[in-house]
Amino acid sequence: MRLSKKERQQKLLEALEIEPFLTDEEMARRYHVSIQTIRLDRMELGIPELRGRIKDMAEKNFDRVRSLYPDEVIGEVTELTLDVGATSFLEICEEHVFTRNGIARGHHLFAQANSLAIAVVDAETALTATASLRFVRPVQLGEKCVAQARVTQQTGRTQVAVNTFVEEELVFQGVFDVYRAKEDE
Amino acid sequence: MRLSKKERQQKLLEALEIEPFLTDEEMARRYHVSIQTIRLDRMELGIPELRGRIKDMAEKNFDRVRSLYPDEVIGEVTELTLDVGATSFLEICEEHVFTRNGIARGHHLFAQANSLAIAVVDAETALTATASLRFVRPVQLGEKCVAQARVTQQTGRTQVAVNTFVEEELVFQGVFDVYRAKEDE
DNA sequence: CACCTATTAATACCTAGTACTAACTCAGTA
DNA sequence: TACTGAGTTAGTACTAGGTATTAATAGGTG
Repeated sequence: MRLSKKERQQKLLEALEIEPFLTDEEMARRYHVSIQTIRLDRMELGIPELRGRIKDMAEKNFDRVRSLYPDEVIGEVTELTLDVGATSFLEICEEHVFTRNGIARGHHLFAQANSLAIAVVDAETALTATASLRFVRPVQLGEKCVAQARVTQQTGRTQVAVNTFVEEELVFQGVFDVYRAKEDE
Repeated sequence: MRLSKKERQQKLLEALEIEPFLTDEEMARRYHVSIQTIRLDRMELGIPELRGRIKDMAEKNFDRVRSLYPDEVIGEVTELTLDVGATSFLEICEEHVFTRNGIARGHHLFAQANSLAIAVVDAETALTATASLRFVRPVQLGEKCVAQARVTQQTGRTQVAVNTFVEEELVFQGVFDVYRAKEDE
């Protein structure tokens, strides 16, 4: 049974959401219309051709992969004095929150703080041994987190205290015991 | 000045590493050879055509985006009894480690443990209040982490203890204080 | 009936290739 | 000197998955 134009275009949008790699030919087959009809639909809906869609995805995600796991610090470092202190900035985006309530997932705040604590330690390889965390209040989507790390102890293990603020308000506290690893192990 | 075949092919590989969206035409222009030469080079090196490369990237990253930030638990849940205990599994891949030494970054172990602790709590919205962590030994690329969470206290705040093992060997310990958030806040 | 919307058909053209055949260049060598 | 072979270039036919355009057709409505 054939669908109306509106229904078909709606289905088309939904289908491409899930399977962005459909050719016009395949879509025509699915909805029992000609390939030209599908093309008119794409025109009206402003959907680019298959190759354009593929390329957009590849580019978007190429950038994302580059920026997602920078080897250094999670967030953007704005200040750094080795063995003394450092500051970093992280804006809470879609990918950091529970979709259900828009609250940032704990491990992103932890990641910002922990990676900053490690960056501030002046060593080839620094690793976290222990950490004590306090999530003072939930952080919402869109909030801008400023993490401030201070080295509080240098004898034996290095201790770094990190406080994270959203506009002057403390939202997270962490104390990290960091050690300098030997190169051979 | 023209390069030798070997040099050209080497440069080609490097160029595509950085800019995967180069057409044969563009590459031919860059190295001052004909388009056919570039195609022979791609044959020898086993490099697929532009559209194939773009599609591969798009597909790989499409999957990655889907799996990277699942709204639920980081890692794969293998057991779960609400308010009692749970187990999850996470294999340490490239994206989890410092490229310099192949050691897993702390926040991934934390993410596995923390999200499991939250999942085991039977509530609409559970959030971490405080946590105490011990990174017992560095975890290497390729190691398979099994996190075991047990609810250890239910009066007032819920306490969840998580131990993470690599083949029977304890690598991470965490104690999480989790609270059940009200829906309105 | 004319008119309109939706659909289909047909054609020329495009990009970025594959697959194949043929020719040319040049350096080394018998 | 002529021959050989690797490397390169040229040309042709063909492909997928389209764009852009024009034209024809079907079905319903005032």
